[in-house]
Order: sequence, then C-alpha cells, then structure tokens
Amino acid sequence: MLSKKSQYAFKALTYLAIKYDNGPVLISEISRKKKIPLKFLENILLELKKAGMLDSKKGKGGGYFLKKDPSKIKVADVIRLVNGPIAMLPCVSLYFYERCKNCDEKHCGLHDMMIEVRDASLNILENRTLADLLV
Amino acid sequence: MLSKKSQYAFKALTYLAIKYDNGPVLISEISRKKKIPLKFLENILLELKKAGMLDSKKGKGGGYFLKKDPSKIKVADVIRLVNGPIAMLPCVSLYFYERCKNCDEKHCGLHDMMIEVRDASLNILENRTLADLLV
DNA sequence: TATAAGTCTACTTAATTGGTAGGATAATAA
DNA sequence: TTATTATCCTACCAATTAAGTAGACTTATA
Repeated sequence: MLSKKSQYAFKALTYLAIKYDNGPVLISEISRKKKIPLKFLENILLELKKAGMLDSKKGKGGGYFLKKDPSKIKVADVIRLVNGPIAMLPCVSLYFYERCKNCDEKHCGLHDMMIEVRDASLNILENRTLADLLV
Repeated sequence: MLSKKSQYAFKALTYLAIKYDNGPVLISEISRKKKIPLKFLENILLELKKAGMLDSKKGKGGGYFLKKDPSKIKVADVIRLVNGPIAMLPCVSLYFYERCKNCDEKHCGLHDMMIEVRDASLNILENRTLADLLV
C-alpha cells in the first residue's frame, strides 16, 4: 500500500498541476486546500524539490511549482521517489533490485510470477502522468 | 513490497505443495530446508492453519500439511492472508476497503488509475495457485 | 509414562510511519 | 537597512509494524 506521505504527495502534485503556469503556490495554501498537515507537507515538498520534480521561490510571492509540464511527470516516478519500489519483491525490482538469499532466481516460480505482476503494473504506471490524474 | 513473513510463507507453502500426499511435514524440516527461523516459522504456520489453509497433526509422525490441493490455493489468498491488501490504496481495495477522507472517489483520477493497477495485478494473482509456483 | 510434536502467550528489538518544533536562510518591499 | 514573508534544515517524538525469541503447555503416539 502507498503510505499517507505518498497520498499527500499526489494530492499536492495534482494541486500544483492544476495551478501550473499560475506562478508559485504557498505551502500553506496547499495544506489548507488539500487538508495536509503543514509541517509534514513542508518535508514532502522539500524532498520532491531535492529530487528535481519541483522548484521553489522564497519570500513574498514565493512558493512551490512544478519544474516540468504535468504531462511530463510520470506516476511511476512519483511512487518510486516517495514510496519506494513498485515491485512486490526486491528480486524483481528494476530500480531497487536486491537478489534473494537461499533462492535461485532462475528456478523460482514466485519470482517469475512477480515479474509478470510488476510488468502489468508498470504498463499502467509508466504510461500515466500527473496530467492524466486531473479528471 | 511483500514482508519477509510473506516470503517465508510462500517458501513454506511451496515446500508443502511438493510434499503434498507425503503426509505431515515437520516444522523443523521446513525450517532447515528453506532456511526460515524456526520459531518465526511456527507462528506463520499456525496462522495459516487458523485461516484454514493448513492442517496439522501433533506427536510422533505429526507435522503440517496443506488442507487442499495446491492447485486449489490461490496466490492472491495467500498474500491477503499474510501480507494484507493487494491494492495500492485503501479506497480501491476489494477486501480491505476504506473510503478516503477529503477526497471524492467519483472525481479522483488517482482512484481510477489505481483500480486499473489493482485489476491488472489481480488478473494474475487470482488465477495462479501454489501449483503454478512449482517450476 | 516417556517422547515427540504442535500450541499458546508474551516478550524484545529495530525499523518505519506520521508527524512536530524551532530556528536558519533567502527574497522582497517599505 | 530593516521588517516581513516564505522556504530550508536539523532534530526530535510517539505509535505502529516487522522480525524474531523464550518458555511453558497440550496432545498424540509408542
């Protein structure tokens, strides 16, 4: 399951996507409108900024804004950034791979099936962007 | 990601699937062969038994065994039992549903996408059994 | 009645989750 | 140049979950 942090991140990002080209948006505005605890949201946005997904401006007229067009920000990347691996096992993860101990990946039915599950999920998550989340 | 407990559960269950019709298998044998901490494995097997997936016999000649044919035990059920929800959000979970606060499911792009992801995963996990994991 | 097994309750320890506190820094405007 | 506005940063905290351990209890068999 996605953490609350991830859900907050998606709420904030879609809010920023709607406000794209409207200039910087205050953390406090996002917090208020999307009902996200202010200080927690600060941390999340800062993290998204450090990862290069957002940019910010300080002082009066400042705030946060998307660094790229919403249609260029993939859902899969947001999840990996805030939540971690998308795969159900480390041994089938593309970005967080770890081999399993006491288990030969070449002869593991679970491994093979989890690759299928991963690909089925990625087929969706890699091809959707923030823009697709704005219904 | 699946917990280690879930991974242990799958290892134990596939081991029992191979030994199906061979009579009860000792916890200690499973622990030794699959490199699972003995006391932890005890807890896991007991839980699987209480859920009706396994049965056991005490005393000499005792041990654990699958209650049903491996081809009748769905992977999705194992995951739900040991790991919890398969969906990425509570609001799209079939067996662990919780509605989201401050968010209208009827007008939520994330919600809609996560239903697609859930169904893509379930399409695999609901149609595979322990028997399919024995390569 | 001894032995071999699973059963049960409770504990421990470490990591993760979901926050909060408060000052530092930078940009803008008076 | 100073006050104000807003993000940045470090650190902390409580609750929960994950992962595993201890030890006594019960039941079945020989």
